[in-house]
Amino acid sequence: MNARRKFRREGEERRRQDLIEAALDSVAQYGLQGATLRTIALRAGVTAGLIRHYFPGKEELLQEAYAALVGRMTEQAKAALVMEDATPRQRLAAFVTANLNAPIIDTQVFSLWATFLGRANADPTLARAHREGYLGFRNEVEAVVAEVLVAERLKPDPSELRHHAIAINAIIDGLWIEGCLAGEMFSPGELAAIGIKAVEAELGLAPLKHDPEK
Amino acid sequence: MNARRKFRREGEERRRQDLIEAALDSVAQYGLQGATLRTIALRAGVTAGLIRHYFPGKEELLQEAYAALVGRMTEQAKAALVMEDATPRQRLAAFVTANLNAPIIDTQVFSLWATFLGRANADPTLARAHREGYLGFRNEVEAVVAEVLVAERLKPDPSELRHHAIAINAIIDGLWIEGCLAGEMFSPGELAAIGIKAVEAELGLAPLKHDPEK
DNA sequence: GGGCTTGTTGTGCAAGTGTATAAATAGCCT
DNA sequence: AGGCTATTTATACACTTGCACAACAAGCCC
Repeated sequence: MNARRKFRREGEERRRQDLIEAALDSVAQYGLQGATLRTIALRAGVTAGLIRHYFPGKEELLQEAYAALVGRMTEQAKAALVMEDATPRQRLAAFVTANLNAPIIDTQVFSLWATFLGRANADPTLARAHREGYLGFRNEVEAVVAEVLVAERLKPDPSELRHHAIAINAIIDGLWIEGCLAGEMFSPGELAAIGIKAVEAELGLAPLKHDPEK
Repeated sequence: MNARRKFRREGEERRRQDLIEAALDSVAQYGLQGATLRTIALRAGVTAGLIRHYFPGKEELLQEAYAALVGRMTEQAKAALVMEDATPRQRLAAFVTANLNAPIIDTQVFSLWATFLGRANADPTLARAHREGYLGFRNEVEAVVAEVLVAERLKPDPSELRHHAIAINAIIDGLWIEGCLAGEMFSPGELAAIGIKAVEAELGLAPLKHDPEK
């Protein structure tokens, strides 16, 4: 009796991915302190020792996990921008809407985001991962804003453009946080509506009377 | 030899305050996992056992610490609103400026904010503490916005007022985060300038040509 | 100043932590 | 089929953690 546990050999990439996913789940649920190697391994369906076969240590696993999270977040956000046959203004509105609804508004993702950022001061690796994600997002915003202003026959001065991007990024971030933390305080679509109005006001666009669709 | 350590008996309120302060420092520096009873006690200048004399356990200490942090943050923000002989619009601008400069822009406070908020999903006590602070802040914003709109001869509809408050709160929060995380990317006063312009655009106020002072 | 209360220290402990390493076995190669 | 290799398990270990508790002494009261 006391038979040794059966196991399957997974491909290296697959195992790493599973371990990272299990690490993110554990951190979201139990926090950085509760996300122990044993907890993570249990969720990944392996034993704790295996983790050290793929990662030098716990810290490196968590760093890679955070990088994966940031990558996924920015990727999702950018995906909302690929729209053909849409005016720049429509794309901007769709971008804001996408960022203020599921799946980007998500309590688990928010927990992860906050938990890791809380360590950014002390861990330069986390700080850099965040910085890159943030700048990528902001540049994306700036590009769309430039298109919108050009389409509206407004001349975009570079410094002004930067300020617009910073402000709009702040609006989206701020509303995203409120939505993640207190989603039930807002009716469906309310945050997106607030966000679009705020963004258009920031850019000095005259409000449209009615949404063309419907 | 091996003499027992000398100590002073502090008043109960003072000790509790010191322990809470030490807990916040420890969390900011080492995170929730690194903020051990021994670390906290060391920073407070006492031994670990004493903590259990003032708090039922570590968790309760940290909850009280977070409540204290939230209280301090909202208190500082509200303090920026007490200005006599100022127009509502000036008060609003001063409010935005105060929230986007030191001491409210502060990397340590941000670390604490993020660290605790990351646990809000799993810990209802933390969630409630945040909710109260957030709503207090937003109501403060809403009150000032109402004054501004009245002074500007605009009729504030309650629903519109709420949306303005939500948006402005998001603007301030978003810029606050950017300032805390990447303060060196912005020139002094830049965030405040961006914030004031964004807020005034949200409210549909015509920009002022020059600041009256100076 | 001598007791009494209680704030404070110091030690101990069981549970849990990350890491190291030996033993086992799954699955490929020939 | 049978060996080889590297993935995976399992165990051990030194250390830290939160918490419990007994000893102690600071400072008030009379």
